[in-house]
Amino acid sequence: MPSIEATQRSLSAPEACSLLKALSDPLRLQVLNQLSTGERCVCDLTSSLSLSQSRLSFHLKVMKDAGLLSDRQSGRWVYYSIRPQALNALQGWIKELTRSCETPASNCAE
Amino acid sequence: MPSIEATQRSLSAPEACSLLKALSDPLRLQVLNQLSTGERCVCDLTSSLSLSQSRLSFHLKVMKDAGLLSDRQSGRWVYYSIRPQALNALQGWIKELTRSCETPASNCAE
DNA sequence: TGCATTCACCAAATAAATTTGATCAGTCGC
DNA sequence: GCGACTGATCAAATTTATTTGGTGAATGCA
Repeated sequence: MPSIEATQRSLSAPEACSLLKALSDPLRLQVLNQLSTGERCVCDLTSSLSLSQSRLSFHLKVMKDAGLLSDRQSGRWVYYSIRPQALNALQGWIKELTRSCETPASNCAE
Repeated sequence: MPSIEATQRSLSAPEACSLLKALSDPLRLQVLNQLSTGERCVCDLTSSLSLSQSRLSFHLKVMKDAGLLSDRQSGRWVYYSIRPQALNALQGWIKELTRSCETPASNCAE
């Protein structure tokens, strides 16, 4: 389970892969959407997305393990939030790939 | 199978999802890496990555269906290449998500 | 035409991811 | 302490993705 450092320049392939996998699910995208406006506690997400607790917990874990989310406990509640660093790192990774496609000698298409 | 338009402003969730899924596999990332320096024919990839033909064909199809790759037949060979539009669209999608995390009222973390 | 090459596709087998329904530990109010 | 609540985790069931081996269409060379 690779986790993304605070200020990372470039993602390794396995890191990028697990980050991409963490993002590549409709349900997880919904969770992310909920979190995009700020942190939420699990029970909040459970009810707003109408999910079983264990199902949500599973997906949160996938995203957390990939470094996409962080969590914080406060009393009985656990609050999850997006780690912007992960998004930035992934964006950088994609940008890099795009750039290598654009090298004059061998552009990738069109 | 959503396919990404040439000049798309923003990805729908299902489009983003299938694009992310197409990217979220180590083998497909290797293929992408090969293609990042320009188009390649299938037999070329097969030998350089030491894959069975049908296995490679399967993964190429996943990526093509997601709009990540395009192909072109020339004689007996089929050449695959990366569609930069897809990468750009995905990058834009991530950027958008990052931005919504950064709205002053409710920043996502740290 | 005959034959080798390239590659898509299909069905069956296998592997991996997800869902479900418990159970358990921690926190809090009473 | 007791009981309700929050959330993690586990095993089993289910679903989905991937791999394999085979077949067939298209191309082009002799």
